[in-house]
Amino acid sequence: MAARTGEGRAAIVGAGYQLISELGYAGATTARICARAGVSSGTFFHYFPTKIDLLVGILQADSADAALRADALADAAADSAPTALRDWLDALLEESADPHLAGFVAALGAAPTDARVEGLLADAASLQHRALTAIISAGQEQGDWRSDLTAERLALWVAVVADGVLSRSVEDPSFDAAAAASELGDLLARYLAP
Amino acid sequence: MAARTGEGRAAIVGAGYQLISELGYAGATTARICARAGVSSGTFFHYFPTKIDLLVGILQADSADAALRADALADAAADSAPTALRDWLDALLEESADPHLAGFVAALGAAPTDARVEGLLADAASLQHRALTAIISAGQEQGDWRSDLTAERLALWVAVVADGVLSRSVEDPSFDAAAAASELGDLLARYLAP
Amino acid sequence: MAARTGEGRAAIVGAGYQLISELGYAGATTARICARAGVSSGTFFHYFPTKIDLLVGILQADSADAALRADALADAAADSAPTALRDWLDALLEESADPHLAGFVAALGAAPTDARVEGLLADAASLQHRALTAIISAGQEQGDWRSDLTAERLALWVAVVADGVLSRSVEDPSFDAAAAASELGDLLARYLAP
Amino acid sequence: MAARTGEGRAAIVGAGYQLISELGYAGATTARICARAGVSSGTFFHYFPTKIDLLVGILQADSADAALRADALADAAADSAPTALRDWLDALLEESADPHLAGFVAALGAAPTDARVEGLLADAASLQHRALTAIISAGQEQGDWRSDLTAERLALWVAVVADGVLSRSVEDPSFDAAAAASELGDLLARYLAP
DNA sequence: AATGAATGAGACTTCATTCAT
DNA sequence: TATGAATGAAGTCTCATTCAT
Repeated sequence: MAARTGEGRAAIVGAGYQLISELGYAGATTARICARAGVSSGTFFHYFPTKIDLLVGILQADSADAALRADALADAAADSAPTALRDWLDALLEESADPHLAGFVAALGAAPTDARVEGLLADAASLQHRALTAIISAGQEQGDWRSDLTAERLALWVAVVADGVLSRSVEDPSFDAAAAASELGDLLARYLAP
Repeated sequence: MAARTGEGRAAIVGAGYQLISELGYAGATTARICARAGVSSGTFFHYFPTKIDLLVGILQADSADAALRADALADAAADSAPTALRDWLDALLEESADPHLAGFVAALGAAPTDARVEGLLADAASLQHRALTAIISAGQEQGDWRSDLTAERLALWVAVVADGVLSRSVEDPSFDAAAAASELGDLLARYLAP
Repeated sequence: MAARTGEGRAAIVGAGYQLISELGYAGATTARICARAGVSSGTFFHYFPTKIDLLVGILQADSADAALRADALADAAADSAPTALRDWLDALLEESADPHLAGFVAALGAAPTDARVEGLLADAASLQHRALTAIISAGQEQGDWRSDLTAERLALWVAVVADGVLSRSVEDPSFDAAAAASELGDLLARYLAP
Repeated sequence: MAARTGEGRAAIVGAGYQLISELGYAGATTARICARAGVSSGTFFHYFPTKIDLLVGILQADSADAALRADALADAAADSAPTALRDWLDALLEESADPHLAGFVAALGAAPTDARVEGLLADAASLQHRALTAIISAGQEQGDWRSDLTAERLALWVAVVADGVLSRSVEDPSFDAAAAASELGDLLARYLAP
C-alpha cells in the first residue's frame, strides 16, 4: 500500500500471482517465485513468514481494487441499471480473457485451507454479491427488470452464470469470451426481463 | 486384506477419489491414499506406476458410467425434450450436492498437466455437449424451444450455467442446490423459451 | 546341468546373464529378468531364493565350460607351448569381442560382496592361473621361453595383460581386439623370449 | 557444522569418493554419504541436484590434478624418457595400492550412463594417452626405444598393461603392486626395447 | 533489508521378496 | 512347478523454512 516500502515485496507479490496462476499453488514453489522476483529466499521469508502469507498478500492487494470497481458500478446503477450491468459484464469478459486471472482463480480451489484466505475470498464474494444486488435492485425500481424474485436471488443467479463463464474460460480454450458477449447479454436479458 | 484379485485396485481408486476431492491432488499423498485404502505402498505402485496414473484410473472408471447416463438421456429426449432436460438438471443438482464430486472437479484444475487426463476430460466435456445438443435439438423440433440460435450454441450456454452451479456448490457452502431447483429451472426455461 | 530340469531355470540364467552384462547387477532388476525370461516373479524365486543366487547360478553354469577349456589347453601345451598360448590368446580376443562377456565381467566388480561369488571368482582365477602356468612351464621345458622367472610369475603377468585387454575392450569402444591380435602376440613374445 | 562456504560441498565430495569406492555407486546411498560428510540431505541436494551430479563433481575435482601430473611428466620426458616412464610407473603403482582409487575406478564401470561422466572419463583417458605418447615419442627420438611401431601404438599397449595392473589390484588382494615394481619395469623394458 | 547455505520432514517411487492359489 | 498380487524397507529427491552474516 505504501509505495516505498519494499520494492522486493511488490516483486514477490507480482511473481507469486503469475506463477500461481500458471502452475497452481503447489507448483509455484517459493524457489521459483524468488527466482522470478529476482530475490533471495531470505527476502521472501522476510516479507512473508509462510508461503500462504503470500497468498493472503496477493488477495489483499486485489481487494482494494475490487472495492473501487464496486463503488463505480453502484454509481453507474443510479443512472441506468442496464448500463451498469453491461459494464459489469464487460469487466467479467475482460477478466475471463486474462489468462492469469482465470488461472489464479482456478488455483485457489486447490490451495490449502486457511482462515484468512477464506475470509478474503468470502469478502470478495460478498462484495460482488452486494454490487450485483444493488444494480439489480436499481433496475427493478426503474422498472427495467422483473420483480417476482428479490434482487438478492436474481443477483445470486447472475453470479452463478458469471462463475460458469469464468470456469469455462479456464477449462475450454476454444471458448472465446469476447465473441460470446452478445449471447451472454441475451441470456441475462431474458433472465431479468419482467 | 484384499480377498480377491482387483479388490486392492478398486479400494485404491475409491480412496484416491475421496482424498483428492477432500485435499486436492497435491494434498492427497500416496501414503494417505494407501492408508485409507488399507493397502501398502507397494500395492499402490503395483497397479498405478505413477500417482497420475491413479487419476487416469479414476477418470476412466467414471467414463463408462457417464456414457450410459448420456445414452439414457438421449432416449428420454426422443419422447419429450423438456422431461429429458429436467432429468439432466436433476442429475446435475444431485452431483453438485455430493461433496466429493464437486471437490474432485475443483481439484482437477490443479492437477499436473497430463495428456491422458486432458484427453479424458475433453472426452467427458464433448460427451456432455453432445448429449445436451441432442436434447435441445429434439426440443426445437418438437417446437418447445427457440430456434433463433443453433442447438449447439444453446447447449454451450446451458453447460456454462451448469459449470456455474457446480463451482458455486464448491465455493459457497450456503448455496443449497436442491432448494434452488425451481429457480434454476426457471432460468433455463426463460433462456430456451421460443 | 540336467537338461530336463527347468526350462524356466535356464531361461532365467540366460536372461540374467544378458541383462547383468547390459545394465550391471543393480540395473538388472528381478522384474526385468523375469520379463526377458518370459517367467513370473514367483518362478524366479522358486529357483533362486535370492537375487544373488542367480549370480551364483550364472557363474556355476560357466565354470564347467571353463574347466573343459583349461583341460584342452593343457593337452595342447604338451605338444607345443607356443601353439597353446596362441590358442589361449585367440580365446581371450574372442571373449573380449563379445559384448556380453566383457560387460558381465565389468558388472561383477560392482556386485555385492558374497562368499560364494567370491569363491567362484577365485576358482576361475586360479583355474586360469594354473592353465597359464602349465602352458608356460611346458614352454620353458621345451626351451622356447625364458627361465629367469618362475612359470608362476610369468603366468601372473600374462594374466595381468589379459585383464588389461578385457577392461580396455569394455571402456574403449574404439579398441579393436581382433585387429590387435598381432601386436598383442608381439608383446607376449617379447615378454617370454629367453 | 560447516564453518565456511563450500566446506559442506568439499565434505560431500570427499565422502562420496570414499563410499563409492568402498560400496560401489549403487551401494553408496545419498543417506550414507550425507552421514559420513556430516551434512543433511538438504545440503547434499543443494550442491548436487542429482546423485550423478556428485559423480561428475568428483571426477571434475580430480581432473585438474591429473592435468598437472601430466604436465610434470611431459617436462621430465624432455630430459630423460626412461626416467619419466619410471615416474609414471611409480605413480601407477602408488595409485593401485590406494584402495580407494582402485575401488573407485572399478565402481565407475557400474555407474549409470551419463554424458558428462563419459565425457570426463574420455578426457582422462585421452590425457593419459597423450602423456604416454609424449614420453614414448621422446624415448624414441633419444634412441632409447624401438621405432618399428608408432609411439601411439606403443602407448596404447603400455596403457593396456596399466589397466591390467589396476584391475588385478582390485580383484586379487594377494597381488602386491609395490613388490611387483621391478617385474613390471622388466615387462615394459622388454616391450619397448629396440 | 538482504543474502543464501543449511536443514529435515516427507513426497514419490523402486525393488527384492513372500505367499495363497 | 508356476503364478502374480501384495508387501514394506529403503532410495532419491523436493521444498518450505531457519539463521548466521
